Amino acid sequence: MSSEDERTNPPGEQLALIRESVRKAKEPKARRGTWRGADLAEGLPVARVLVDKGVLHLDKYFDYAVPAAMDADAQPGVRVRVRFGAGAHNVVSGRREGGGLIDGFVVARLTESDYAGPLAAIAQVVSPEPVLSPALLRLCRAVADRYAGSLADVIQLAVPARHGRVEKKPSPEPPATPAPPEPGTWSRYPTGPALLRALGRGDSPRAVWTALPGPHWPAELAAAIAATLASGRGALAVLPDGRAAARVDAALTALLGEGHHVLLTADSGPEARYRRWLAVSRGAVRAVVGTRAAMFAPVQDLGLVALWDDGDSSHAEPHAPMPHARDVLLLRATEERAAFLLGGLIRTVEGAQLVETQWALPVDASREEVRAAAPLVRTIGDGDQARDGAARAARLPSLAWQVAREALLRGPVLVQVPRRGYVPRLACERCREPARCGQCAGPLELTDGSSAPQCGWCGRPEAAWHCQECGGFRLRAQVVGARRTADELGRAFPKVPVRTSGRDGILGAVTGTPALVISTPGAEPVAEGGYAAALLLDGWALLNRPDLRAGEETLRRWTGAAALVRPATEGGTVLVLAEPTLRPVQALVRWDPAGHAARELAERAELGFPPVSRMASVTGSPAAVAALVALVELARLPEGAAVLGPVPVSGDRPGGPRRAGDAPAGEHWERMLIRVPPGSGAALAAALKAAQVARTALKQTDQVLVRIDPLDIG
DNA sequence: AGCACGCCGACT
DNA sequence: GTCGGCGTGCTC
Repeated sequence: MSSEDERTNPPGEQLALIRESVRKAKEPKARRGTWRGADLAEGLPVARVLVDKGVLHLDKYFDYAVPAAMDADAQPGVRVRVRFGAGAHNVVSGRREGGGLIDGFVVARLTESDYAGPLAAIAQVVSPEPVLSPALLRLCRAVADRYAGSLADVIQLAVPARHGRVEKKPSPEPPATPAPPEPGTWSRYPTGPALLRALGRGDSPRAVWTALPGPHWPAELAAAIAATLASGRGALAVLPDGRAAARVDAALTALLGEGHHVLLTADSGPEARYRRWLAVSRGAVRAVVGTRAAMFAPVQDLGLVALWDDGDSSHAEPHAPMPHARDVLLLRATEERAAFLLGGLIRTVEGAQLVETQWALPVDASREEVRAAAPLVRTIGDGDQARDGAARAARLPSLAWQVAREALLRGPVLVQVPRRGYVPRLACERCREPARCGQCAGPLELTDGSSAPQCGWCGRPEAAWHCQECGGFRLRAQVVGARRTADELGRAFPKVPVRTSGRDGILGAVTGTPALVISTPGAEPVAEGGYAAALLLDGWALLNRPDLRAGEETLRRWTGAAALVRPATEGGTVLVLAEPTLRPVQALVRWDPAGHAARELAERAELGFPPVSRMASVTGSPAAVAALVALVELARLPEGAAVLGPVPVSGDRPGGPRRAGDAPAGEHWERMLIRVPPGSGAALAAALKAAQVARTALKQTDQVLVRIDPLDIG
């Protein structure tokens, strides 16, 4: 320390200067791991590193010195290991304690650091493969901001685990640019051929596409990808499951052969996945077809992002910060100036909103084409069923038997039954009014192992129920059990083979010969030549859910099954057990998913529901939720924000799987919702992130779950 | 999150 | 005068 300082400076500053001089005096020789400046990389001796720790207040970069030996390898995007921790500043002891080696990514190389202290050196370049490209980093940053999450969390989703062996092998040479594809069945849509031409000449159109029922959509998606490849750009298509991805993969292979694209799904092992991912990252392959995780695939010079069936819940990433594939691809389309194609048999409210705001153009078929492709849809409402004496006895309406019997002469018949785990809800046998709890008006359910029905909300058993509407006292299950229906149908048609497809055993396809195919929603096999008929028996299970999306989801699942049925012109018939006055039922009968979505969107706008307004949910212990929301309000919420709740969230869901946001067993959790007007989503996310940072700074460690645009708000 | 630093009371 | 409590703040 210097005696001069003591004389010329006031005491407070003095102390700081003393510390500073001690630091300067001791650092160069004492601190192991701190760079002494001898063999530093010339030119760009500093590496800015993203330290891979999912902690929010660490969501910033740290600068490290680059040893000369690592100069060539430590390029932006490579994985490194660095020392990180409080021990690094132990000046007095001169020893490095704690602060172990942790993983990170180099995000930039610089001539100097803006950090005043001494830089530690990069401990190790894990591999020279630049896996985190600038474009991928920008995307991850945008996703983290959008979801009030940390960059490190998003990067964990975007960059797969390393496989050293795979990295050592070179990827194949990229194939030559293919010729543009023929319009093919895209000609069935008035704007279809123009969309392909736009993609082929390098434009970036944005479209929300309502696909016609039938088997052509995988080839149409493949043609859009091929057209983009023909422009010399890359393309990415995300599908809800491996089965759908495999269909597009096959269609693309049929169109272009091997080598132009890879299939990125969870089905292939980690090594194969990393090999394919690297081929994409290196630019050896320009097109990707895959499931959710492929939304981050580092396709070079991206020309098109496509998403199929965005209403499928598997497009929502279950890991923090829970981004949705639709939003990630929207961000990519904007940031990478790529075309955007949102396709599906139905239209979600989000899709409708993209059309409504004129961000995207609708691609719809004419009514003539719809009529030519869609099956005949018939309904059986409650009134019909109540009048139908046979139905009450046999559990299935007689019209259903008729349709099945007739169709089985001509081909396979699909029977859509509720998924196991749906708790059957009860209704009055006489008037079909849903049976409600006398205490809290919750729905009555029959649970396994108990004879008396009990309330699905308060759990109270209802021993002596009677109907509030008609005074009836006999109950009837509104949902027909899958296993029993299959048994019954099988017995009724003993000469016809019965095949089942469900969660534990999904059939890919069946032949065109007569057969009964019993399937849960989403697991329907494709039938060669189409089904002769479909019976949709799960209307109540789907429509009765207390969910904002219940109508859309019901229509989506019905349409998914109905689209596998032959057109009405070839005798294809769909029978749906649901009240014909309900909006989704009407949309199915008229085959008008775009109209359904437009009406749902208008209703959401009127009620101030998402996606017209933006929402965030905060879930956790009452104290934690209250504290976080208070901090969000402190961080200043955007104009017009509304804080809703708190409401209790169910701890254990009997009959249902545990989901993110469920309280741990025995704990009482609450949820609050914060709603902001359109255009304030970014401000809301920023305020939430600031509040979370403040919360950790205040050492409030009990868990809270913050979700932007939660899917399941009642 | 760890972990060290530092500013308070109880002890030799 | 020294040891050690935990509250505060930093980690390149």
